[in-house]
Amino acid sequence: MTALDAPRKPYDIDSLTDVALRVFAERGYDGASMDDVARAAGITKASIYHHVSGKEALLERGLGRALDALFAIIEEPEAREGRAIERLRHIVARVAETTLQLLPELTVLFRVHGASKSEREAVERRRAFDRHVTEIIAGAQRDGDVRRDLDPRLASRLIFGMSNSVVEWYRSGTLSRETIARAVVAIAFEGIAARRG
Amino acid sequence: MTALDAPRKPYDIDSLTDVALRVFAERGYDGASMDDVARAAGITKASIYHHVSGKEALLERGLGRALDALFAIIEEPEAREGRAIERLRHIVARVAETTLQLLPELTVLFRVHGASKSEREAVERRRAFDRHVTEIIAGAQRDGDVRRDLDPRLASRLIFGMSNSVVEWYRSGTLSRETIARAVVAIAFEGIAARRG
DNA sequence: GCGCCCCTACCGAGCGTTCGGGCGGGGAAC
DNA sequence: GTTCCCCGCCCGAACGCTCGGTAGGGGCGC
Repeated sequence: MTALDAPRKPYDIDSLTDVALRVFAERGYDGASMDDVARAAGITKASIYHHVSGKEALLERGLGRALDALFAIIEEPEAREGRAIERLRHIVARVAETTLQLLPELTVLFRVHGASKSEREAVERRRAFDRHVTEIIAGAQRDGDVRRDLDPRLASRLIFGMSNSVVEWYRSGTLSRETIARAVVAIAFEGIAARRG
Repeated sequence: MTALDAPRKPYDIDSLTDVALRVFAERGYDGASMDDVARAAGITKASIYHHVSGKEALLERGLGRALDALFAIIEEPEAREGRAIERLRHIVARVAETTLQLLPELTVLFRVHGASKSEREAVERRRAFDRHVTEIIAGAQRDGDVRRDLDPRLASRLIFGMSNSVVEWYRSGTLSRETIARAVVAIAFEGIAARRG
């Protein structure tokens, strides 16, 4: 054990992916260089290639993490059983929580636009997630629990647009994750207006 | 008049900014090359430099357009006079409309993260806009028109996060701008849940 | 002393930008 | 009306630099 200063990082694929995602989230994937990642990891650029095949592999692993986390949510029992509006409430809350918990991963995912092959696959998986939620909203609308003047697809996009936007400003501190997730659900379902009576 | 085929583009700073913003919005500022812009304009890369000083100047002009449009909104009479909640309603609706109208400009603005000097200035102006709206929300809360369990700053960020997210998926077609702007306001103030009674 | 892990040094490609020149039309000179 | 030149506009080519990625050597632990 070199007990001096170096914490002696493990430097495996996963820990390098952690570092890379933080850098990608901060500088943007295109704007971040492998040297940036290397410096953040306390290692040389060439050494990264001993562990991963390249820059895009780091992105791909990050996108996979993010999407796996999202799809895990819609597999949860509370997202599969019960009234549509309650399933929706659960999903929205859990997506917001997960976004705050896996902030770098989801920051990168939400900014991807299909430039490369792995990006295009990620966009496709996101669309599948979106379709699933849109279906639930349509169901809740049929139940009479969601106002009928809203297009389900539009509502889905706006709600997750609101939820996803936390990656643009959240920095751990002042507001707790719970507070934010609760606010997302509150606005999405009841809005900011004070209830009358 | 060369009535043949060439539409004989004007190729001034503004028209090149138009083209550049569309390219930046599609590929991302970092991901877009000056060759991409040149090709989209039907001109050579070198020729662009006859009209503008460089890539960042194109970005700066685009960010200026976007921010000017946003600040023009809070100068409108409906945003300055009357009950806070009604001023807020007006601003949210107008921001959504403006976003859809100046889509490339605001797409680029919403993705900027302060990498260069002009980006940092744009971020600062956005923050000023946000502070202004946050103040209005706080006022509406004091009036009893906004529920008290929401932090005004958080509410402001989430509402505009929802509104701004349209740049990620809107393509002129199926849904009209009015429909979208109305949905943004509807969800922000009343939420998607059906009213009881 | 063998193998894993990281280093220094380097490569070709692509970037934003610059340079010098060519082309073409409009106005002045005659 | 013809000639000539100037100047705005655009191009091909190349510069310096940084990028993602590679080659090969060295050192440390087992």
